Amino acid sequence: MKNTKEVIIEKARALFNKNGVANVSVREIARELGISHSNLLYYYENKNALIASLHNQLLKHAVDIYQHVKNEPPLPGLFISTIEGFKVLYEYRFFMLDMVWILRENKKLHAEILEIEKLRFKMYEEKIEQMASGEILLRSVDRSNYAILIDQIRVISDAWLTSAHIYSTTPKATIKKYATLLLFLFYPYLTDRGKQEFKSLCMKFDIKI
Amino acid sequence: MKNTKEVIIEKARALFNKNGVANVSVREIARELGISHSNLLYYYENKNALIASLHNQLLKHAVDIYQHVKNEPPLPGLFISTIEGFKVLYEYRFFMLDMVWILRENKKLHAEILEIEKLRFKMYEEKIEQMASGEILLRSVDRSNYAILIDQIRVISDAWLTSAHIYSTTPKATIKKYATLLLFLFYPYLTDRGKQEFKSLCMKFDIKI
DNA sequence: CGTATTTTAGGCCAAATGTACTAATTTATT
DNA sequence: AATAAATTAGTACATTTGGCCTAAAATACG
Repeated sequence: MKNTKEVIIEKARALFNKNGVANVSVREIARELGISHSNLLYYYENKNALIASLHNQLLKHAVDIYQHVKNEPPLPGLFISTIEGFKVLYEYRFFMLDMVWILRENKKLHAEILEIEKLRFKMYEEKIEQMASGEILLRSVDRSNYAILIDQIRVISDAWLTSAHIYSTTPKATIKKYATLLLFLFYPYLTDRGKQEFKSLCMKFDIKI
Repeated sequence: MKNTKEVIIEKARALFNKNGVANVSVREIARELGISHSNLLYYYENKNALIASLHNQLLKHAVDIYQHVKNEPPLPGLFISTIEGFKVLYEYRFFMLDMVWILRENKKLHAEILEIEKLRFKMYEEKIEQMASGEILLRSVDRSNYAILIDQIRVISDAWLTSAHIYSTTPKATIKKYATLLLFLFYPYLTDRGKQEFKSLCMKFDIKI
């Protein structure tokens, strides 16, 4: 039997994902759990507190993935972190889908999100540098092109869920599809050796080319 | 002096963009205009009617752009339709930003949106075919890669506004930045001739490489 | 066992919203 | 000018929501 606080936050996540943050009230979450709204407010003072707590969870997941991948070689690391990252993000998809609502209601979170984005930007820069050193990524492309590549990555990883929401299929298929789209952003810039490794990783992760 | 119906729909668009669909009530729109909410309801029976009407406007703009570009050569056509399309989309950005809310509240619109996406998919396929014929796009890349390219395009054009919303700058800079990101998806697949034309078009549209 | 603390429930209030209905006012038409 | 139609305003109501306060119940602890 889980304690009330955990049950609340899980139900909140489920309802946010299902109905959108704007359409879920604190009272509704309580109603669904069969507890009083006062009880819920005892643990989380309002909806923003729930969102902030879920954001912390998400952050922890992200750090876990980062730690796990850190010592992998860059290209496999890219595959793993992308796929695993997308899985996690899917479980917290309301975040991306209701970004506008959340940012408007919670300025503090906005600052945090920007902080995280900066880190992510750095991480991708590192990975690209590693791959270039390892003759996996072409050196010939000038620095500015990789800036564009990184921005493309950012847009897709920020926003794939919005696009996915229009064409809803199964979670598994969705995650795979959009992870593939992101990974393939790199493909044109790979060396021949890089392309070969890329292809074998696709096989390994059951991605059709 | 514009008539009431037009004034209403313009104010609705402005407020939807500013505060998000979920946070704008019919009464608020009326209040902002200094008319009674009953008067507004006389023209649009509810919020969904406003949204549907705005969607029609957006569609008309899209068709206009398509018509305008139809007879252009493919690469300049790509530049124009992307940039102009992004400008229009920015004016109706609540649509993409509040997609989740809108789709949940309005099933009919969902079907329409899917219809439009299909058309867009076709249009890009045509453009790619034209460019390949004109030795602007590489033939060597197999068909499936272009499928991925098209999907990448779709994600970015569906969802760039979500990403842009996190890092808000000026509208002009935003539009340019994300249009650039989309256009550069093509770059790696261009022939040498294609790359040359691409670069000169970047000059023309004041896009830094 | 008795007391303090934590947890849960319930009620109350003010504000906002969608919806429906009626009345007033303006405009068009003959 | 008289009448019909279109437009605008006003009102009333049921619901929902967030926030606040108080009391009951459960649990921990000395």
